[in-house]
Amino acid sequence: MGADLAEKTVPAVQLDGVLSKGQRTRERILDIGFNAVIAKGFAATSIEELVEAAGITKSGFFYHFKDKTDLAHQMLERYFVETDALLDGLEQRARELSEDPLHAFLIYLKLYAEAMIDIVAELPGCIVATITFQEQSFDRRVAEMNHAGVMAWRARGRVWIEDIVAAYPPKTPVAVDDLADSLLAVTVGAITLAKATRDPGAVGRQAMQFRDYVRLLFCPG
Amino acid sequence: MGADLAEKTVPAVQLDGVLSKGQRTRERILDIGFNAVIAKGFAATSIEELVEAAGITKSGFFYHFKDKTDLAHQMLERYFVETDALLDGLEQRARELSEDPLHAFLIYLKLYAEAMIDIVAELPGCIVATITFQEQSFDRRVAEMNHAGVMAWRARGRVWIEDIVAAYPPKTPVAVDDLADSLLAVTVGAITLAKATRDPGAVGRQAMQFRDYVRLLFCPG
DNA sequence: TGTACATCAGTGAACGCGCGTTCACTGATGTAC
DNA sequence: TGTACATCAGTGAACGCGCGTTCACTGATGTAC
Repeated sequence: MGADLAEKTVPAVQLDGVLSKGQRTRERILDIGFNAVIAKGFAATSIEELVEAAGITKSGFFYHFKDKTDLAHQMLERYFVETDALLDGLEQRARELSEDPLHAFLIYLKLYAEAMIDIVAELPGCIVATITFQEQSFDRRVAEMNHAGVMAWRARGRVWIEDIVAAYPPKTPVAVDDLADSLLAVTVGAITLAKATRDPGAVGRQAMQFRDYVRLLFCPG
Repeated sequence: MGADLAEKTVPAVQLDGVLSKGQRTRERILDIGFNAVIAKGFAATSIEELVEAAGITKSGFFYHFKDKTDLAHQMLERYFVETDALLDGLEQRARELSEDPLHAFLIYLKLYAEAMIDIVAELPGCIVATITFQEQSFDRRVAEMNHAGVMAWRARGRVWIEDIVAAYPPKTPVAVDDLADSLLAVTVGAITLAKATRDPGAVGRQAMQFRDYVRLLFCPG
């Protein structure tokens, strides 16, 4: 209610990049939905609870989303775009700090671990895991989006590791694909572990341990 | 229907260790439920579909289970007991094959990877992950069971790795707890990855890669 | 500047379906005497 | 061996609640002339 009064003072002029009223509501529903789905799963999250939290009515929801599946589409879409941008940023920063592929990758893993600590602290879950383990609840398109998103992450690691392998002979024969997949696997697994053991710190530590592995594998001496 | 006729030929005498009719039905429901929950999640699995697949009526379900949550309890209970027995068997076999803790652990990891390949082939999922990411849908007891089960797995690895660390100085300083957790994290993560990328083989390969890490970390030379 | 119309961002009420759960009842099997 | 009762393993019908979805309507804001 206090929020309603505050809303009235928002200027009528619409600046570039500023979201319209409808877009803000839509984003709010996506935020609330994201948190709820991560906490309870998709089937257990009702439209009713989302609109109540968002302060609109159920019909308002259907103005923004065709149906419940459409919510899943838009949530996944936004998530992959945002996460990809985040990882792009980390990769760029890491490559700035070292032009050597191995050292840049080790810096990236450190930055990645730190970013994960922050993310897990405020959002203890993983929609990729949530969606993956509830695939059957969705239509084909959701499964495709999830598949495509994971494949893109995998591709990111692969080229990088190929560069490293070319420059530093690994101490043990290593499959580039599997090593690239490992970061993803460790992350998802660590988030699950962190929830199940109620130890959020596990995510950062597991990521750093993967970094140790990479160091052991490639660092001479 | 053919199955019904076959059932009639089952002898009336009840041997020791043989399940009664009711127990067999209960086990059948648990089997079907397990597969369904792994495929779609708990909330998306209806009692209706389970009893249809089991060939009984809905009221028959409630003869065996107090309510839907009771199904989750019994499923988890059975799963942890079975998995613990499986891992006990692998550990015992590994320790038979070498009395050195490191070599026995490496053998165990190989056996573990092979077992995972079989398990994933016929049951592509992981209830621990499924339950963990839908905790809010259940009552406190389910969360406690899941927590306790994961803690028991963690404990299994920890003592073993402590023995290894005592005998073989690790090349990199290593946290025993985190290393013990890694196998769990890698497994869960790899199962998620395998589903998302539609590559069931990933689970075995990730487990073997973890084994490489342990070898690199502890093996001299 | 005023008026007419269009679009935006919703509301409110209703609907029907499926889901979990209950309850009275029942045929088959087991046990006591 | 027969009879009486108890337990096992369910059936069948009903219920009510919540959920996703629809639809006619509406006030506020934007645009054209």
